[in-house]
Amino acid sequence: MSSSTHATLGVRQAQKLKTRQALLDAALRLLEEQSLSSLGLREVTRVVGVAPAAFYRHFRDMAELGVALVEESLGSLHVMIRAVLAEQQEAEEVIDRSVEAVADHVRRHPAHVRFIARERHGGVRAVREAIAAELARFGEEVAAALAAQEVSQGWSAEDVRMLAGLYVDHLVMTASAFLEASPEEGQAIADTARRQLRLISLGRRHWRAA
Amino acid sequence: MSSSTHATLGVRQAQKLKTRQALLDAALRLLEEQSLSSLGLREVTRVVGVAPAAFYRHFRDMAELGVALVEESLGSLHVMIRAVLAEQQEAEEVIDRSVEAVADHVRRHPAHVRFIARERHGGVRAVREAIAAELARFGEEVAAALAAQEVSQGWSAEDVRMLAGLYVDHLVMTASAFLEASPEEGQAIADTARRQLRLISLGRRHWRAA
DNA sequence: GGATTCAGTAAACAACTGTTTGCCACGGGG
DNA sequence: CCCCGTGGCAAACAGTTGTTTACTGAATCC
Repeated sequence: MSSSTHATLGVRQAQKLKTRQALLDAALRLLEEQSLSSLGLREVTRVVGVAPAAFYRHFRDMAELGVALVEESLGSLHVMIRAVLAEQQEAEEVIDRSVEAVADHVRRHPAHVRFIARERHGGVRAVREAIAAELARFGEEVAAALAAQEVSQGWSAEDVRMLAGLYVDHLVMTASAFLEASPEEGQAIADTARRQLRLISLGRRHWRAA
Repeated sequence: MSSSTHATLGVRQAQKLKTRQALLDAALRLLEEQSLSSLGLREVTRVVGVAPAAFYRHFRDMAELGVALVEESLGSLHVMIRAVLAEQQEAEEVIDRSVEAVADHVRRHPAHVRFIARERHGGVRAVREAIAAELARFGEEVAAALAAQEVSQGWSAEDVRMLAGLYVDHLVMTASAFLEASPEEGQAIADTARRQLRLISLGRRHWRAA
C-alpha cells in the first residue's frame, strides 16, 4: 500500500516527502480556479490539514512551490514527447500519433496542463522563467529529432530551431485548446490541429525548394 | 488640454469617465507585475487617489474591470490587424509588414499586450471568455481576408478557418515573445517569426496540390 | 539508551482585504 | 433659482493574510 520510497529513505524523510507532495497536490488543485499569484499559503495548508507554519519546512514561499510544480508538470510532458519523437514513421502517421498523444495527455493530467498554460505568462517571474527554460529544452530536443530526419538535409541549424519552435508553440496552443473544450469540441480541435500540422509539414517539404 | 469628451458630454459625465479611465489605467499598470486574480480593489483605488468605495460607482468587481480592459486592449490590436489585412501585396511583403506591425504594436502598448497574454489563460473566467470571444472574431476577420485571396481558390471554409487560426495563434505567440525580450533579442524573434510565416505560406501554396 | 535533530504545532502579530453605511457637495434639469 | 440625482468620501465591519515565536514529540545517530 505504501510507496517504494519507504524502503530506501527512512520513515523520517518519507513522511516529509509525503506532506511536501500533499502540499503540491493541494496547490495544483486550488490552481484550477485561480492563478498562482493569488494563491495563499494558508489556503494550501488548510486543505492539506496542516499548520500554516509547517509550509516553511518545505518552501520559502509560494513562488518556490510554483517552480517545483513546473518541474512536476513538464516532467510528465517530457516523457510523452520523447515517446512520440522516438518513432520513425511516415509523416502522416506521426501527426496522428502526436495529436492523439497530446489529447491523451490533457485528458490524463488536466491540472498540470492548465497550470503550465496559465503560469507561462503569469504574474510570478520565477515560475515564468522556469517554464520558459523547460520549454526551451523541449525545443532543443525536438530540433535534434528533426535534424536527424532526411527531410532536413540542407537545412541550417537556425532554420531547424525555428521549425522546432513552431511545433512546440503549436503543441502548447493545442493542449490548452483541448483544456477548455467539451469532448465533442475536442474532436473538432484534434481535427484542426491535424490539418495545421499537415500544412506545416507541407511547408517543410518545400522549404528552399521553391 | 482637456479631451474632446467635455464638449459633448457635460462636466458631470466627463468627470465620471475620467476617473473610470484612471481606474483602468492604474489597474493596467499594476497588472504588469501580477495577475488579475490577485489584484485588489483597494490597491487600484489607492493608486488613483480615490476612496475604495468609489470603485463600485464604476465596476461591480475586479472581474468586470478586467472585461473592460479586454475591450480596450484588443481594440487597438484590431485596428492594427485591419490595416495589415487591407493591403493587397506580395506574400513576402505582407509577412514583413505584419511582423513589423506586431513589433511596433508591442513597443507601443506593452501593458495591453502583456495583459492579454497573461489573462488569456488566467484565473478569471469572465475575462478568459471575453478574450476568447474577441480572438475568435479576429479569426473570422482574418479568415474572410484569406478567403478573398486567389491562393485560397478551391479551399473549404473549414480549411480557411484553420489557417486563420494558425495565423492568429502565431500572432499572439510572437507578440508575447517580443514582450519578454531585450531589443537585440527582439531582432532575432522578428527573424524567426518571419521565417515561420514564410514556411506556413509555403505550405499554404502547396495545400491539396501535392 | 541517552542525546540530538527536526517536522509539525499553537498562538499571537500587525497589516491588509472587500463591502456596507450614512453623508456631503455640486452639476444639471425643471 | 431651487431641488433632485449622483460621484466621491470617511469610517467602521468582520475576515483574512504572511510571518515569527517558543514548544513538543518522535525518528535517528552514536
